[in-house]
Amino acid sequence: MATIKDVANLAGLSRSTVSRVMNKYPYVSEEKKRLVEEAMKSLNYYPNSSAQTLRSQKTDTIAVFIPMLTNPFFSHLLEGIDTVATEKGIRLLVCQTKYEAAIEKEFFNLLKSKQVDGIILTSLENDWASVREFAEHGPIVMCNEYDASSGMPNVCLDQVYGGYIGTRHLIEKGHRKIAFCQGRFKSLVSKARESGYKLALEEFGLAAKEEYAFRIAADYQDGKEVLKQMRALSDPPTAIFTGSDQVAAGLVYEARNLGLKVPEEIAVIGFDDQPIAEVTYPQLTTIRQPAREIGRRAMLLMLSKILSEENQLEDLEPLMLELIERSST
Amino acid sequence: MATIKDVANLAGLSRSTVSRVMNKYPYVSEEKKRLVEEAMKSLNYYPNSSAQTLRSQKTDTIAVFIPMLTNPFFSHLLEGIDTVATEKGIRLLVCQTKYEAAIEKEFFNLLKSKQVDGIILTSLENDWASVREFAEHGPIVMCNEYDASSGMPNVCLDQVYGGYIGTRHLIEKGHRKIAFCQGRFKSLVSKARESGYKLALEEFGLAAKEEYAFRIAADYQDGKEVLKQMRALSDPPTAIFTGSDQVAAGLVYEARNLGLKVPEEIAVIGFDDQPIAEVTYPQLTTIRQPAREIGRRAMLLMLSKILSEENQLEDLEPLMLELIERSST
DNA sequence: TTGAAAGCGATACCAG
DNA sequence: CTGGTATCGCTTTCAA
Repeated sequence: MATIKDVANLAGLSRSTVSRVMNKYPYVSEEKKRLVEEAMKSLNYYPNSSAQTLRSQKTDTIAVFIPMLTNPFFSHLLEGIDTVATEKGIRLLVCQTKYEAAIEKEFFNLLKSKQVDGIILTSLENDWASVREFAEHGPIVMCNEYDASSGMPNVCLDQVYGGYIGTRHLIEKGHRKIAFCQGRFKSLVSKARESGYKLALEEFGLAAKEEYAFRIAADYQDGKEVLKQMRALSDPPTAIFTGSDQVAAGLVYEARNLGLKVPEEIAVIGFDDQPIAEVTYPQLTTIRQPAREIGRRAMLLMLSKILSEENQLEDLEPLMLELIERSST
Repeated sequence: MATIKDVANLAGLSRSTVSRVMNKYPYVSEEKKRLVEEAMKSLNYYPNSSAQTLRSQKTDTIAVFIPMLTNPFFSHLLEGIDTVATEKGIRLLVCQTKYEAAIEKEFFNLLKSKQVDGIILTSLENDWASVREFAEHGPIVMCNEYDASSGMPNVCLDQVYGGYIGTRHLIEKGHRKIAFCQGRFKSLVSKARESGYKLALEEFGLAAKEEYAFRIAADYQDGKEVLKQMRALSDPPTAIFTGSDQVAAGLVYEARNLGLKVPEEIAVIGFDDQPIAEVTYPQLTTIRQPAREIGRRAMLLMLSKILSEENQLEDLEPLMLELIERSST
């Protein structure tokens, strides 16, 4: 591969001048500029990016940590991030953590080794305390999840509100025995939603029963399983608030499988409003998360950090969770 | 950030020795080794990767071109690629082309600028002729799609067979008027499946009617639309072979919406066997593509190229498409 | 077993 | 407006 030196030689000029042409500096005569461009063309020259990076200390690359690539919520989030990134000429290093702290921890070193300018987190498996040191090496922006104590810049939604409107909707539909179902226990998003769930129950004078709480359901199969467990209870709930459309879909499927009518005998509410929510029978009532837009904003936030232009990142209207009523409630 | 020089100074040794320790060279005395390690620890040192890259000409990074991140087929493919990559310490630069040749073309320059060691293609929007020059700068491996004329190493399935078994299945179910539906026209995968479709028809003495061919359907909404178009035909088909579960789901939904019975009045067969196939009502008969495994193998193939160890990439059993019969046919 | 020094390919300061 | 040169941080001969 040709280097800047080859171009300089062919054009009969210095490396400095070639560099100036590449970087669109002023003060280069039209003639030399043409000479350089011709030389670049005829050598099929393309600058070596690691040399540029080493010199400039900028990678124009961002790492994105994703727990599970196949989860539609995260792929939409990534899509949003990618769209802005590509627009701005930023490359994306995608790091799948598989929900494992050790893998995630390892990826944080990308910042230390200066392979990326910053990291966008879409979840956090490690304690903030154990990774805060990395923030000295570049901006870390969080989206989806949040950790108030960390002071990390973030883009997120009011998940307490999400738990609240979902539960309230079920109550308004006449339910009194409402179960709560979520993914991994440690997630702050889950905790927030549970607060909202309890808030709604309280408001209507209902008690949260611990046996109505399922804290391990993450996918379609889990949803089926949860339905079975629910039915085995001595006083089974008549409605359930779930943390994802996958789980809700599993519940609905298994309910029908057992001959239960949805929503008459068991009402189900999903979360996310993924494509799957329109495909189940009956279609899922769910709470829409604007995943793409969260991603977009996270990337914009990151840009404002790495360009450290004090571009105030124009105040965007707050992102809201929204109840989408279909037929499962 | 500390550099190798700082470490050398603190340890009272030369940069060479520090480098040798980092790279686990033999011939370093235990004592100096310990000294270096202590210095690295106390300086919280981490080598600068662009310096390493510049010097060694290896990035340990692979670019993956994906047309659409939110398409579950591609996210599973990516998951497979990622799993092997992470295992081997290879980073992934994810490039979403949005099915646009211009965007894709731009990404190819990653190879020229030496930001990546190789590229894994999961589709190809440009003509091979217009991108073949890039192959001089590093290995390009293709998966999912294929282009016989290019001679590119690839991992793919017999899509003709896919079209064949799907169509044959419909014929065996008693259908004679069978429609064919696919995504973008130019895709070779689509063309191959259509050949298989025609092959099956021919085998049973049936003619392929051009008005039964729909070549623009890529998602759920498109599926709904296709069903309407089909029904508007003077002699509507009684079965349809589709190129994706999304489209099939749309068809099934719209059929039910119009009061048509599936599969009695209209049989639908999907493709991929994505999670969505179990969620529709009725559940989709479909043709399973082992997306994760395709991804895994593509990455293994890439590794064999960049390590250029003549490690014969042990002969794996061929990947096969497989008919999964559920209730939509 | 260790160190000195050249060089990977680009950028930017300082002269002229 | 243009060129010489030091420099980014690391690896790898070559000598000792």
